[in-house]
This record gives sequence, C-alpha cells and structure tokens, in this order.
Amino acid sequence: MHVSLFKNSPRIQALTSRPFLAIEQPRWGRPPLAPLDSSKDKIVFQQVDIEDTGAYEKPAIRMYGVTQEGHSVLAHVSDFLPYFYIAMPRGFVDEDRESLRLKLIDMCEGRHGVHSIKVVKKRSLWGYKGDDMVMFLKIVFADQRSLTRIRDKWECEFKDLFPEPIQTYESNISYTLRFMVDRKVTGMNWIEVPAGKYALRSRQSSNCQIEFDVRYDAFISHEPEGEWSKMAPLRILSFDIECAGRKGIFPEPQIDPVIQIANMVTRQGGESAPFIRNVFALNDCADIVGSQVLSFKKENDLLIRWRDFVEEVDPDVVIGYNIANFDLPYLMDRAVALKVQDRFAFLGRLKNVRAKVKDTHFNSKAYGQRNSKETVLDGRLQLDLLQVMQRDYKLRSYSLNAVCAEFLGEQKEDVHHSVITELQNGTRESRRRLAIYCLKDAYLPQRLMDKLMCLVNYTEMARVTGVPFNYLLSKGQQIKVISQLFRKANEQDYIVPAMHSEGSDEQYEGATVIEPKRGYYPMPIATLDFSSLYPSIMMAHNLCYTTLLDKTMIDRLKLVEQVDYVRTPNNDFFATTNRRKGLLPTILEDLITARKRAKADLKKEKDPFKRAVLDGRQLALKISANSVYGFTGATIGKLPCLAISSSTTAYGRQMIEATKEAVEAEYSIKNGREHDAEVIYGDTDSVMVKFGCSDLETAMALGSEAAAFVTGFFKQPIKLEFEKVYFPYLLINKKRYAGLYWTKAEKWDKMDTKGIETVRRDNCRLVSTVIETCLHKMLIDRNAEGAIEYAQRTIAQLLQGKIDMSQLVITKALSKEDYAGKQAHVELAARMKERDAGSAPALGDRVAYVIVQGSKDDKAYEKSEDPIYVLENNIPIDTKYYLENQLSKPLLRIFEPVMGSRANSLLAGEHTRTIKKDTPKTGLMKFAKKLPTCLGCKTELRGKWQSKPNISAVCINCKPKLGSLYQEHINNASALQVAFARLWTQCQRCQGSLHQDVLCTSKDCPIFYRRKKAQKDVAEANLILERFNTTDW
DNA sequence: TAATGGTAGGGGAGGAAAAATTGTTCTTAC
DNA sequence: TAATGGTAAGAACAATTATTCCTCCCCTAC
Ligand SMILES: Nc1ccn([C@H]2C[C@H](O)[C@@H](COP(=O)(O)OP(=O)(O)OP(=O)(O)O)O2)c(=O)n1
Ligand code: SF4
Repeated sequence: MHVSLFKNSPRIQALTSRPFLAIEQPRWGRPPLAPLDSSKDKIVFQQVDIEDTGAYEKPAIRMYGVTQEGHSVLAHVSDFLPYFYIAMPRGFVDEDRESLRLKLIDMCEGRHGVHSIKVVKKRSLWGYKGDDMVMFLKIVFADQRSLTRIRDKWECEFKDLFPEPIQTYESNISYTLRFMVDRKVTGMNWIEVPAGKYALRSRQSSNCQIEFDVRYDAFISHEPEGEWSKMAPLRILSFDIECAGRKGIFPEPQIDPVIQIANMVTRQGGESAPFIRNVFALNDCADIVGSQVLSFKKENDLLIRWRDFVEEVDPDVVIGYNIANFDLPYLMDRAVALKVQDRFAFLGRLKNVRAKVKDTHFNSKAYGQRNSKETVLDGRLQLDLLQVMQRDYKLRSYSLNAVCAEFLGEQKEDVHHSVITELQNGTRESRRRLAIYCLKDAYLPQRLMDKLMCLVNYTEMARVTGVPFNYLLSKGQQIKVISQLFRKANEQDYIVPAMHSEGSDEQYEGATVIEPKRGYYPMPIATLDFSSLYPSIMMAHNLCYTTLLDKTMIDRLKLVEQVDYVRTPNNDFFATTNRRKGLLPTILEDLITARKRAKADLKKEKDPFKRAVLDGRQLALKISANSVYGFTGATIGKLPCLAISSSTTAYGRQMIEATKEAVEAEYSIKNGREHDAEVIYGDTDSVMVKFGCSDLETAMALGSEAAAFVTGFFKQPIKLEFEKVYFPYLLINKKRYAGLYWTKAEKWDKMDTKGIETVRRDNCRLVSTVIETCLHKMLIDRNAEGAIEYAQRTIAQLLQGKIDMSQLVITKALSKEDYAGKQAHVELAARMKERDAGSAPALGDRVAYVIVQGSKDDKAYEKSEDPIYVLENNIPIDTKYYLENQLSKPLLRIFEPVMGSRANSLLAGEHTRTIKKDTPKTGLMKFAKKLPTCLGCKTELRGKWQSKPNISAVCINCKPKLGSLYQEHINNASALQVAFARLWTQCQRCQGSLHQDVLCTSKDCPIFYRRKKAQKDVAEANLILERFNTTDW
C-alpha cells in the first residue's frame, strides 16, 4: 500500500508546460511496509549512520538503518549517559574512598550536571602492575557538556578535595564512540530489537518508515560474522549538478544559477543498472531515451522539486564526484541566494533539521593537508568518490576524466563551464546535450563505486575496526586504533588514561636500510621478507601498554628476566605472555586475520582488475595493522608510547641484521655450499640475496630453504617468507630498483619497479614512459642497444617538438599554504588564482604545469604554465628543460649500471641537434618581423616581392616548380586534414554522438592535446595553400 | 684634442662564475 | 579548537655559502 510522498505533498504543483503529474511518476519510494506490532514483531536492521543529539540536548543516539526488506529505520536510543573515570588518590582505604565519594556527591548534587558517582574495580591500561584490580571513581554525567566542563575545570572546581592534579580515564572519547564501544556496535553492523523492547513513535521526527524508541541496553548488536556479514539493500543516489557560470569565472552560487541536476538511484546488491535515471533541467529540454527529463521554468522550483525527490527516494547513501566540496555546498548556497532555503535545506531524514555546510580541515602525513566542507545529511551516508580516490589511489590527476580513464578505461569529455552556459542558453536540443553530459557525470561515480567495490570494502573496514562508516572518509587512522583499543580494553576491565600529549620535534630511530651494492645483476636475486614485520614483532614480544614495565615495578613484583619479562633492544621492559597477554597483539591478530581473509580472496580471483581491487582491500587492512604500531609512536596522538614503537623498530633493526648474517654465513663456501651468498640490499624487513647461482630454479629452492631456515631463529609468529626472485635485477640506489619479478620458474610475472621515475607522479609522462620502455627493453628483451636507440629517438622527437604536450605535463601537489621557497607549481597556482580564483588549484590539489620557454637565466618557477593556457596562447615549450632537467638524469641512472660511461653518448650526438627551433626573441629582436620564405628553396622573399600586397609562394628561381610544389602542399594539407578528422571523430564517439560539435577541453586526455595540435597544423597548412592562390602562375 | 715609454709579471682587491652545501619539498619504500 | 599512524631516503630546486677564476689596478723590475 505504497503511497508516493509526492502525491501527498501540498507543495507539488504543475510547474511546467509538461505538467509534472503524479500519475506519470514512477514509484521512487521504498517498498511499502505492513504495520508493525511492537509486542510481537522484532525489528532487525543494518545500522548505517549513527549520530548523537549534540552536546546541548539530553544525551541520546540516533541509529539509522535499513532492514533486509529495504525499509528505513530510525532508532532513538535513550538512557545512555556519558561518563569517565578518575583514579583514587594514592593510599586510600575503603572508608577513605567512600567518604571521598560522598563528599564529591555532596559537591555535585544538583549542580555540575553529575548524574551519579560510583566506585568501580578497574585497572589502568598503562603499564603492568600485577593483576590486582584497583578502585576508580566512575563519574556519570547527565549530558555531554557537563562532562567536558568538569573534565576541563577539574582543578578549580574540586581543588579542596583533590589538591593534586588528577588523572582522568576515558574522558576524551566522543559520546557516539563511547556508546558504540559499550554496546559493541560496530560501523555497519546488524541490530536486533526484540519485540516488546521498543516503542514506535506516533509522531515521527523523521521520514523513516520505522521510527521507535529503545533503551540503550535493550537491543542486540550482532557481530558481523556469518549470517550477519550480509548487507541490507541500501538505496544509493548518485547525482551531479551543472551551473551556468559567466565567461572565464568559476560559477558562484550568489550569482550563477543551477541549471541541471542529474540523478541515478541503485540498490546495493540488486541489479547493477540504476532503477531511476532522471535529470532536473531548467528550461525545456528534448527527450532522452531511457531517462526521465523533468523541466522547470524557474530555478526555485527545480531546487525544491529536487529536494522532494530526495525525500521520496530516501537514499541511504548519497554519492557523486566532489559533491562534498562543490555540489552540496553550491546547492545550499544557491538556495539561500534564491531565498528558498527554508524549503530546500531539509535534505536529511529528520523532518525539522536543516542540513548545514561546515568547513573542516584535515591534516595527516599520509593523506596530506586539505580544507574541505561537510554537509551532514542526517541518516544518509555520503561517499564522495573524489575523496575516495584521493585517499585510496595515488594518481597523477583526480579529475573525473582521469579517474575514469584509469579505472573504467574510457575518457570522459570535459566541457568548460563557460561552454555549459552557451549550451544552456541555446535550444532544447543543446540543453538535451547538456543533460546527457550531466547524466553521464551522475552515472560515472556509481560505476566507479561498483567497480572499485568502495561500499563493500569500506563496510568491511568499518566492521573490522568498529568505527562508523563516515569516519573512514573524514578521519584518519588514529580513530580506528582507538576504537579497537577501547573495545579490547574494556572487555578486560582495563581503562584508558586520557593523556594530554605534546608533540615532539625529534624522531625516534626507525628501520635499517642496508647499503645497496649498486649495479646491474644479470643473475637471479632472491628476495626474502618478513610478513607483517612490525605487527609480528609486537605479537611475538607481547609489546603493549598493558605489558609495559619499568625497573621499579620489576623489583617490586620480583619479576625474572626472560621468564616474566624481556628487555628489548631499546632497553625497555615488557611482561611476557606468562604474566599477561597484551591488548595490542590481540588487536593485531584480528586485523591480520581479516587481512588473511582478503588475501585468500585475492588468491582465488583471476580477473586482473578485481585482483587489483582485492589487493587494495588487503593493503588497507595491512596499513590499519601497521597503524597500530604507528599509533604508539604518534607523539601528537591520544596515547603515545615510544617504548613500544622504539622497541619495535629496534627489534626490526636487529632482525634484518641477523637475517643478513645468517644467510651469508649459512650459504657460504666455507659452510660447504657451492657459492658465497651475498646480501646485496635490504630495506626494513627484506633482504635481497645473490646466492651465486645463475639459474632460477636453484635460486628459488635456496630462497625458500633460507626463509624457513631463518624463520627458525625467531619467535612465533615472526615469519620470513620467500616470495619472489628478481632476474635480472637493476639496483640503482636505496629504495630505487627495478627487476623482472618471478614467482615460478616457467614465466616471469611482471616487471617490478620501486621508487624510480616510472612509479613517481612528480615528473612528466614522457619520462615515465621512456624509462619504462627502456627498462622493458633492457630487462625483458635484454636488448640494451635497443633501449639506447629508443631513448635517442625519443630525445630527437622531443627536440623537434614532435612530442605531444600531454606527455610533458608535470603535476605536483599543493601541500601547504605558506611555502618557504619559490617553486614552479606553487607560483603557477598563485598566478592561476589571479586569473580565476574558483578554478585555481586549492590546498591539497595537484597542480598540472608545463615548462615554457623563457629567457636564459629564468628559474623553473618563472617558466611554469597551465597547459590549457599554453595551448590557447600558443606558447612555445622549453624542450631543453625537458631534456636536461627531466629526461637526462633518470636515463643516465638506469643506463649507467648497465653500460658504464658509454651511457653518456645518449645525451650527445646527432640526435640532439635541433632541427629547427624558434629561439625566443629578446630585446629589439622581439619586434623584428620574420620574412616570408620561398616554399621551394627557403630563401627569404624580399625586395620587389615584399612590396606586393600578397606574398608569393615561391622565389623567381623556383617558379618553374610551382605546379609540383603546389601538389605537394595539397597532399600535405589533406593528410593533416584526415588526421584531424580522425581525432575529431574519436572525440565525437567519446561524447556519444557523431552529429555534434566537439566541445571538450579535457586537461587529462591525450586526445585533446593531439586534436588541438592537429587543428593548428591544418590551419597552418591552409594558410600556406592560400599563398599559392594569390601567386601569379 | 693633444700628448704619451714599454713589457712582463707579481700581487691584491673586487666581482663574477662555477661549485659545493644546505634547506625545503615532494614522493616513495618500508 | 580539535585532530592529525610511524621513520628512512632519494631527488629536484632554490637559496646560500665557499671556492675558483678572471679582471682590473697598482706597483716594480728590467
Ligand atoms: N605504511 C607502512 C608500511 C610499512 N610499515 C612498516 C611496518 C611493516 O611491518 C614494515 C614492513 O613493511 P612491508 O611493506 O614489508 O609490509 P609488511 O611486512 O607489514 O607486510 P607484508 O610484507 O606481509 O606485505 O614497515 C609501516 O609502518 N607503515
Ligand atoms: S578530448 Fe576527445 S577523447 Fe578526450 S575526453 Fe575530450 S572528447 Fe573524449
């Protein structure tokens, strides 16, 4: 008995010439719901979004979710109160404690928002102090704000009772996470509310189909295992907006209208194609097969109807590309500008709560620094695919175009915003064109999400680490560790001290990188490495907060070295498992189990793309595990403990050294082996061994034997693995090498390159492709001469300007706001900001630039320029820079080890002679006009020819050849024309229509650069032909 | 315009150019 | 304000410093 919300809505009226009749409406809403009987029916749902009511309300939690049948749920969870612990002052006996408690109660009663104070038996997480429980005061607050106030003002409020500063415990965890930890709720898990335990709300505050109240302790939270690892049929809305900006200015919501909003809705786990595809368009728009076009005369109506649409579709997940920083804020601001915010802003599931745009800032070493916006849509998850890409994939460019090219294998046209305005102001056909473009942009994020399995993988991460889904994109690694730590700690009555950590400038000592024996190795090099080194060290040696010891405690408890505790190579002490098993090792076991599961899936999968996705999933879990170690070393973190992190690295240093020694000692002639093995390199947890044999099989056999042999020296679960052989192997420097990667003797797997230009993003494509090709020729084809030849050919092409510009674009991240020195990408970003602030790169973005010709001593930062700008203004490229500053050194580095000083010949010689290069004119020469030359013999045409109004094609001497010359140029021009037409058609195909103009100006598409160049070539050729026409025959 | 000693070479000052060093930044390998 | 996993390391540039080289000038020997 489904009733469209649209039909009931009094706001809905016929707005356009094509009336928006409810009867025509497909059913956008959720499946109908049979009435529930709260005394008989239980409610089971997958919780997707959790939020608290805020610091100023009565504390409560809202859990939003979806049932297996696809009904939306909102659970108001009540009676869960925030709290923290404080340690009892030293030396208190029972009576002291009770009197302290009573005094405190006395002071707090009726004030301070304190709900209750209890004495509880707990133990501090920090340090091993025997197994006795200790008394703590648990102070429960009536609301969040009171907790914060008392915590921060403890000293002045209670200085009579507590003259000494006190240590609080668990006072710095957010209310939501506190609730999740206590009730064992993890992100995206299933919740079961038994019959009789909930009360349906008669007056709903939300648009959810099922809305009820439940006490915090009256529901069951299912661990995401077995049956409960399923997913509910989440409804996913993907959308994209288009705005009509003014020429050369990025659209501004105060001025420029929203003209189209395209939407795709799919069901998670259902059919892959969207079951709703539509576009809300301003002004009329021709029909589009397979999509619904909703036209509006007024922008106000468009916005409001779109909001109604969102309400009816009621998506659980809202996705798009850059929706967090562009689409959503733009819509919100636009609604304000049009004064319809009172009707528009209700995009979440709560009826009376407006969505608000907040500025946020994120800063971490791994993800960089970034300013962004956040628009909370209560009850709806957001997954901005741009943010996903930026976090999970290292790409040269993160434009939708570049990302699609990378993952979907197709280009996406990019229409400049001023062209969008033209299309909008054109006909209903041109608006249709725009709508198709917009629909595509709404569909692509959907496809990306499916293909990269974002939802599934993030859900797994949320479940493994316990954090809410939305933390995964908005927060860092720390919160995951904290979530796990609290869960494990509280299970065993540990409580976590709230530390106020000050950061330190000094770094502690990390891992060893073995000094490489640089060179080219035409023999197999076996690689042994420890699996999950740091986690396994922490597990093996039981490193944890709860096992940390100091000398005095050892003496007091009369602990025995090696039996009860160990001294780490960093001279810290930790209790052994004989005494107590640490929490961190337990957390790590869980993470590593999850990783093993992912690796097993990876092993089964054959499809290379899916393998890559699974590999990403596996890697993400590995990073989470390594972040447990990182967390203990984060001095600006919630619970730094350098004893743990430094000891871990110290063990690691010891182990790599020991491994090297063991392998070299065991596999030596002295020890009866055929050759002396040599460790030629190693980094942190790996050793590259030259066993001395020349064949793969032996190397592999020795490798796996050695791995097992060395593993025997270490404690469980430390394990040295033999994984691969490099053959041949090119070792350039620390953290820089390449090799052919073999895991089986029959056939190599791939070419592997580490650290060198092919895997770096801060050089131009030309460099990485040239290096890649040369390495391919050297390592796979074993043809160094061919590699040289190829390199020389490329250099010649570069100097002749035959390399197309897309190959020369360099990108670098804009990683901070204030730079100490001047840099090419920073200076360009500043210049672009002057041209058009809206479209200029922002903090965290990657700046694309090319180096253009300048005068002699110009610094690189004076010669960097926006590729599009270069193309439009026909600025010459500094090819010399590309040869000398981009290509030459990397080339020398890879050729040197193979052919020694002969490599220098690469950069000198015939091919480096420039054929014809327009040197930039300086000074007075700037104004000197180039004389036209004869098309036959290139002599300058001057004298009497110059006086003619039109330039003749040839000089007097070549006049007889005029006919054949003309033919030649005709042929040339038509060849160019054909080349251009081919590119043009390719672009038409890309944009999905062979009958329309190509409008695309995609910075990230090589075709675009080639098309532009071809266009220019044709124009030039035609200009020359023109000269024949004006010549007297 | 008029009047004038020339050449070689050491050595220091000053400045330019090239080289080395340092510091910053980006990005990657673990 | 709150919040931000870790260290090691290569490489490119810009900026700085130290070094070399060159020129000019002064002076002297012959
Ligand atoms: N992002 C990372 C990567 C690595 N490491 C540290 C901890 C790792 O244990 C060690 C070795 O790194 P590997 O890349 O070899 O990864 P693992 O040894 O952890 O995993 P495996 O070798 O099983 O893939 O370096 C780290 O702290 N953070
Ligand atoms: S340049 Fe052509 S091929 Fe490339 S994205 Fe644009 S339209 Fe597509």
